[in-house]
Amino acid sequence: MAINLYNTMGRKLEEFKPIKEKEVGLYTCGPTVYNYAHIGNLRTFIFEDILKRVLIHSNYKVKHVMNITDVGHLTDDGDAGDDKMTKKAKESGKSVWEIASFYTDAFINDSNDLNLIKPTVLCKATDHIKEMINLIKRLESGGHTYISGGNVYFSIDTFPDYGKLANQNLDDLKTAVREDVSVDENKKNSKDFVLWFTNSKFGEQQMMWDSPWGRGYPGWHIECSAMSMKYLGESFDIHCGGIDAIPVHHTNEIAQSEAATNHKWVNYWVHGEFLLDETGKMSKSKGEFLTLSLLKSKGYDPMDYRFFVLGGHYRSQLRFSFENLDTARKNRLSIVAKIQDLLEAGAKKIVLESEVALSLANEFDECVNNNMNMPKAVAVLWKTLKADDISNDEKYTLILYFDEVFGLRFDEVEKPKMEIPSEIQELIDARVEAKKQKDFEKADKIRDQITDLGYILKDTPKGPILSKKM
RNA sequence: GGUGCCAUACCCAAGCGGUAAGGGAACGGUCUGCAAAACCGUGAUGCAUCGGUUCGAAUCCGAUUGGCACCUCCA
Repeated sequence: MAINLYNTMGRKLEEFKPIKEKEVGLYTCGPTVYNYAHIGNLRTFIFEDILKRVLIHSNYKVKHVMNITDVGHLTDDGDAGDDKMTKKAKESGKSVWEIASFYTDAFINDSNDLNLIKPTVLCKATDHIKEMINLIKRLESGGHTYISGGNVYFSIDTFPDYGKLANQNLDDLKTAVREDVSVDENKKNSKDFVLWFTNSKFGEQQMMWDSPWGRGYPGWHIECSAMSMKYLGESFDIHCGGIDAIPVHHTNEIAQSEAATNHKWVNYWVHGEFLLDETGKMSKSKGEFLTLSLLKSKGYDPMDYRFFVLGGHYRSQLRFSFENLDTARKNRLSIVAKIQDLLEAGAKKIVLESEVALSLANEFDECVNNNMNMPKAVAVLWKTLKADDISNDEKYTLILYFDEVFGLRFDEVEKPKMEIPSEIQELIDARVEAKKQKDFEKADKIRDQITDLGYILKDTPKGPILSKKM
C-alpha cells in the first residue's frame, strides 16, 4: 500500500518513494539542550515517531538520525542577542557542558517515557565540529561565503533558489524589510546567516574550537547539514521538524547543503504544527512551562499525553488543556480495560484470517498511510473494540497490530493483578456480610471507607471487584 | 510588510465533489438494594456569513467576518 505524505516542498500530498528500495533515510531536528523540553516540543517528536512507525509498519528499514544541539545558539541568527546555553550556565553556576549533558539526559528520559523509538544515530553537534568546518570550507571554495566583522557568512545571493521551501523568492526577501527586527550590520543581505563565529561579543563563551577562520564556534544551521550528510549521505529521503523551522532553519540548511553539493539534498520535507496552550503559542521563555514531568507529577501517564496528541492531525494546531488531557486519559484507560478483559478471557495473538479482521487491518493501514491520519485510525480502533463479528483472539491481534503505529504500549497491558491489602480485604468481607444481612446503610458506609483509602469497589454478578483510584 | 493555517453539535475531532466518522459530556434504558462500571439507545436537514461553479458543495472559486501561527530564542 502506498504511503502518502504532505511535502512542504511543493506544498502537496505526494506518494512516498524512497531512494533505496526498502530503506529510508530520515533526519529529524532534535532538541537544543539548554532546558527541559516542553510538551509542545514533545508533540513534534511524537509526530516524527509516528511517521517512523508508519514506515516500519510498511516494512521499511528506517535509518533515523537526530541531532542534539549542545552548542549555544544565539537568540538571533546574526551576532546579536543572548546565548541560551551560556545564559543558563551562568544562572546555574555550572559549565555549559554540564548543562548540555543534564538536559540531554532529561530529553532521553522523556523520549523513553513517551515510547519514542530510539534514533539509529543520536548525534551531538559538539562531536561534529570537524564535519561542519569541512562543509564550510566546501562552501567557501564554491564562492558562497564572505567574511565580515570576523564571522563567516553564507551569501544568499549565491543561491538563487533561496527561500523556496518557505514559498519566498530571493528578490522579495532582499527587499522586504521588517521594521521590528534589527539587522546585523555586517551582513550584505539581511537574510545572510553566520556559518562560523569568531568574533562573538560573548567573552564568556565556553565552547570554542580552532578553525581556518580563527578560534570560534559554528553557526546554528550548519550542524544539521553536516551531520545528516555524514550519516545519511548527500541526498536522503525525509527531513522533519516543527513548522517554525521552515522559513529560517530549514531554508538555510537547504541553501548550505545544496550550495555545497550542487544537487538536491532532501526529497520530502514533513513539518508538524504547533501545540498551543490556552493563550496561544507555548513557550519556554514565558517562565513557567508545561513539561512531561509536570504532567507525571499530576498523576498522568505519559501515554495519556501521547494519546491526546494522537487525537489531532499533525498538520493542525492542537490546543492543550487539562480538560482535554483528562478526556484522553479516560479514553485510554477505557481501552486498556477492554484489553484486560480480552486477556482475562484468554485472548492471544494469532494469525489473522477472517475477512472482517483483515478488512479492519486494511482500513487502519489506509488511515495511517494517508498522511498519518491518526484521529481516523483511532476511530478504527474503537470500531474494532466494538466489533462483535470477530473473535477475541482476532480483536487482541488487531489491537497489537495497530499499536505498532500508535505506540501506546498496548502490548504491555497485562491481566489485572492486584495485591489487596489485608485491611481492605477485611472491609470487603465485612461489606459482603452486611449486604447479606441487607444492612445497606452499613454496606455503603464501608464502601465510602474503601473509597477514602484510594480504591474503587464495584459490585458485579461475580462478586465485588477492587481497583485503584486513578 | 511577507508566508501559511483555521472556522464542522455542549467539548475534542474526521471529512480532500456523491448526500455529515469517532470519542467525551448530556439525556433515556438494561443491570443494581443503591451506586459505579459495562452494555443498548437518542443527538448537527446542516459544516462562520454571502454569492458563484456543478446534476450534486462542509468539500472547488470569490468576497466578507472572526481566530491562529510562522518570519524574533523555542518543535
